Amino acid sequence: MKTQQSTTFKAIADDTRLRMINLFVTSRKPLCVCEIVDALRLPQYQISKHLSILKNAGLIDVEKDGTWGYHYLIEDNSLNKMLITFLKKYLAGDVFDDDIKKLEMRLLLREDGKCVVGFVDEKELFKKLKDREKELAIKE
Amino acid sequence: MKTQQSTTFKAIADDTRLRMINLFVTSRKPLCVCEIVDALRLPQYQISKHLSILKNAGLIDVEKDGTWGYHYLIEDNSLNKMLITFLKKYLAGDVFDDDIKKLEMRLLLREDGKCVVGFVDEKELFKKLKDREKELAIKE
DNA sequence: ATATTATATGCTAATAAGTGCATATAAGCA
DNA sequence: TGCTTATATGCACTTATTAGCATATAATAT
Repeated sequence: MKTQQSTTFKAIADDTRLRMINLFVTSRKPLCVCEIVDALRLPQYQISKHLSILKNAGLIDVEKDGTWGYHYLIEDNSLNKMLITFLKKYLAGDVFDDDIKKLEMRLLLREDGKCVVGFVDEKELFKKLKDREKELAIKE
Repeated sequence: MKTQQSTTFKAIADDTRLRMINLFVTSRKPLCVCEIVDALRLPQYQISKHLSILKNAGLIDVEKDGTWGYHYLIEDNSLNKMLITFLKKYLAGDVFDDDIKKLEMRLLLREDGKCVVGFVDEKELFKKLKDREKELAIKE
């Protein structure tokens, strides 16, 4: 006897995966692997593997767009709905909040709502964001 | 880095422990080991061990009364409060509902709100409950 | 084609978790 | 004191889980 509930809790009973889910529930948009990697500062293979665990548990799904893969929470069933509503309140505090800040920065690099770069470390991110500002200043 | 949230999810990411928590959240009263054993029909050492896992995660505590130990959910912090409110809705279905039925029967054997017997299997339970009925009939 | 980039996955070693059984503890009772 | 009962725990065994590294796949660009 194996319940859906315990399968789900096993899937989220890990700090890395909780941090990933936190990104999903707060950003409210599909995220690609490189964005998650940059927000959490963890190796790409870890993020990919943890994503596949969440996927096998029926919590997320992917939509492919070229080489990019946009992962998103599955919210069209009542158990997941309850869970997501709960997690939105339940996940808060140091790490979780820091991750969100990093993700928000990183999402500024999107163009037309799409990810257009791979991994960028913190320095590169700041540089890119400054360049972006300059471009905007010129256009005005 | 280890969050309280992942510690908690690890603790409840197991069917036996979810079933135990289900008993707590629905019965809304401290339960002793033998009552849980009888409701879930699992060996006593398993129940004891799973209880200690829940305890180490900060989800339950015990109040001793002689040899009996009454275990109850810790609800005086905001994370646990959120969790319990959520689980009350989230845990439902076949096993969970059956367990509740068994527990309710078993709790009928209490006297003055206290557990007064050890393990009783299904046959014995029915027998005891019939005897109880007879006693009550005589008293009236 | 070849190279590059985004993502996935196979393998291994290390660690953790769960089950079963026996036994320990500790309180109440004869 | 010794006996029973409710509960806890130590040990052995098995199975899961995770991290790390290398490599595979697959789409795009040159």
